[in-house]
Order: sequence, then structure tokens, then C-alpha cells
Amino acid sequence: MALPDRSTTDRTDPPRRRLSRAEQRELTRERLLDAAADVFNRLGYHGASLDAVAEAAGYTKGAVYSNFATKGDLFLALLQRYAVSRARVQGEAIMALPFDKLGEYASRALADQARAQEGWDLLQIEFWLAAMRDPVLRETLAGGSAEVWDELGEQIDRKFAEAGRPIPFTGMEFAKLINALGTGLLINLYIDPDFIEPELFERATRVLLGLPAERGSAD
Amino acid sequence: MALPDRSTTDRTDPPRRRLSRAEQRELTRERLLDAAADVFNRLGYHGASLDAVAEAAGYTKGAVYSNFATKGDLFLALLQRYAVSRARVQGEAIMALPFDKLGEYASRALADQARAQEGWDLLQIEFWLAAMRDPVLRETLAGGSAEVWDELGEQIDRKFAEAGRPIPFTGMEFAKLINALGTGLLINLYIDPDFIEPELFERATRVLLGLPAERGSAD
DNA sequence: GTCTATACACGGATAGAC
DNA sequence: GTCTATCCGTGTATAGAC
Repeated sequence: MALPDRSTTDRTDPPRRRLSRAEQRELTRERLLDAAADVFNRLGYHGASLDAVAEAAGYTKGAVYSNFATKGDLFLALLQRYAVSRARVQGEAIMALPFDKLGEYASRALADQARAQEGWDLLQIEFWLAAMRDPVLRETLAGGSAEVWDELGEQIDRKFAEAGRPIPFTGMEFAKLINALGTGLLINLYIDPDFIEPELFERATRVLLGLPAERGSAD
Repeated sequence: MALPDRSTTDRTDPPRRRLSRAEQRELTRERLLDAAADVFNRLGYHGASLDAVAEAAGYTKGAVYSNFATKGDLFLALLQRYAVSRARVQGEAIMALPFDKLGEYASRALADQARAQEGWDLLQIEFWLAAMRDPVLRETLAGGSAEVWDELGEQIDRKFAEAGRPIPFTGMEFAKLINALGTGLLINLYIDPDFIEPELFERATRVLLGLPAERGSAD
């Protein structure tokens, strides 16, 4: 299709010289990653061909291989760029909320997720699958998240202190439960949007926190 | 490897004649499915080659194609054979349990699952992924489970009646929540076996049911 | 009518030209 | 550092042996 617009590089272009080799390489790499994000999102990891990625970026297959060792390597770089620690973002949001609004926030996050992030969710799952059959990737996935959970757990513990009564979970336990529940619900919601009422997730969260949970229309 | 042991077919062999064409075909189909179960489990859908499946069954690739339209078709037949309604099995188990043992059962089921079913879980996820990108498969997946959830929900509703006090969920809601929570936890446990303490799932289940839940070692 | 043998297309990967 | 040419493996399809 259209070649990448060279003019977009102007902002990083000093007036005196053209791009250095390193800069040029970085630029190509970024273009390839952008194209890969689009192609992988649309076709999935296995469905996407490196030819398609290269063409979308305005290069040929060889350019891909000179920047990434393998298809899997490109995929990894992509996910890494995306994983700007969504958990951290959520952590900050949680700290800004009063204790009894946690369920509401979680519920809304789930709905947003289902609406906007479908492609990324699929790629996450595909990466998970690959990791399940590749010990090295598995290690990567397992090792990288411990600190994130620790931090998130601590923040929630501080929120729990607001409650003024015992909660049956530690902050980290609660974070992991909500994350797992959200993941499981999303998997089903993607296939069947009517799998649950939207408010069920919030109600479950309130019950887990020991907050009053009126059962709405059900039964 | 070793050719299939022909003698194992004797039990279905009437003394008067050899196998009819239909029987022979059915036998080949079963052997191919058995081999496919093994190969797909070990290598995953994309990782498995039809050559490998055929060889494991003692045939060549053409035999596969004369019994199944495509690789995806073989995969579907495999999942169908496996999906002997695990939900129904669980439903029966649940009915045999007193109300306050539901959490314990769910917890044990999760542990068993993680131990014995890893390969199948991966295949389920791969199928889910395929369905997410194929409208026909998606329909199949969404449509096939409604009755199962209905039935399971009813059974749990009857259990809830034993409790003698209101539960904040319908039986079906509870079933879906537990299923989603279990799925999400499993996904993480497969990557990191220490993701949660084994008893956390049971504790969460008890909290959702409003049962007393002592917080064990934590904090 | 079932399976073997073979052909073809496509995608990941590599080597070498420029 | 990018691109062309090429190799190999695998899904797909078909012709023909039995």
C-alpha cells in the first residue's frame, strides 16, 4: 500500500544531517512494529505472515529478518511494547477510589476491556499458549509479574484499612481473584455477549468484600 | 512407529466375515482420532502436522483426508468426542454434596484439573481462539452450552434452598462465576504454580456463598 | 471405496547480491 | 541495512493402486 510518510520523521531530524545508521534502524524497527501490531491484531499470530507485515510497513521480508531474529521474536517485542504494565495503571486508578467503589471500577474496567481490547486480548492468549509449550517463554511470563502483584496488593491493603473491619483476603489475594474472575468472564463474554448480566461482576466483587449486595432482577 | 495391533479388533469381529466397509472405516476413523488426541495434546493444534498424526495411527496423510475434510475438521471431531459434557459430570457431583461442601469440591476440581488435564485445557483455549476469528465456530461455541448452564444452575438452586438463608446469586450466576474464576486461576497457575495458595479458591467460594471463611496463614 | 503416492501452493527461514 | 533468490516443511488436493 502507501509508503510510510517520510515527513513524519522531521520532528526527530536535526537540521544539520540525515538520520544516523542507528536512528535509521530504530525508525525501520518502529515502522515494522506498528505494522505488525496491525496485522497480528487482525489475523492473529499464526494467521499473520511476515510478508504481510513487511508489505504493510513498506518493506520486504528480509527487512523483518534483519531487525528481528524470528517471527516469535517480533511478536515478543510487540507484546512488550504493549505491556506498559496495565496492572500499574489499574493500581493508580484503584488508589484514587474510595473503598466501596472498588467493585464499580472493576466492573467498568471489564466492560471497557471487552469493548476496546479484543485484539490485544487474543494476542495475550496466543502468547500464553506459546509460553505453555516453550519453557523459556514460560519463565519470562512467570518471572515478570511478581513485583507488579506485590505493589498492587500493597495498594489494595491500604484501601482495605479504610474499611474498618476484617476482609477475608489480603490485598494481593483480592487482586489476583478479581483479575482471574475478570479474565474468565471475558473469555466467555467474547463468545457470548449475554453470558452474564453486566452488573454481576460488580455484585460478585461486593460480596467478596463483604459489602451489601442487593440481588437485582434475578430469580 | 509400531503398526496398530490388528488383534485388538478381534472383539468386534464376527466369526463369519471380516469387517464390513463401514466398520473398517469406523475403525480407521477411531484410530486416527486416538492418534490425533495424542499428537495434538503434545504439540498443539498449529504445532501438529497431519503427517505426524497419520504416522502415529499407522497410516499416511491421505487416510486422514479421506476421513476428515480438513485439519480443522479433525480437530473439531476430536473436541466433540472429548466434550462429553464435563459440566454435566460436575453437575452430578454437586448434587451429591451437602451445601457447605461446595467450595471444597470446587477447590479439589481445580487442583485435579491442573494436574491431569493440561493438554486438553490448551486445546480448549486453542479452539476458543480459532472460534474468536471464525464466526461459524463462534456460533457453535456460543449455542452449544446454554442448556448445560440452565441445568447446572437449576441443580445449584436446589442446593441453595438447603441453606435456609438468601444467597446473593442465582444458581446459574454462581455456576458461571465459579467457572470463570476457576478458568482465570488455572490460566495463571499453569504458568506459575505458586500463583495462589491452593486453598484460596475454596475460601473465595465460601465467601461468595456467605459461609464463614477463616483467613488461614496469610498476613 | 479406501488408502498410497505424488504434486502444488504458501509461509518461515537463510544466503548472498547490492 | 535492505532486498532477491532459494530452500524446506506443511496443509491441501488429486490420481491411481488395491
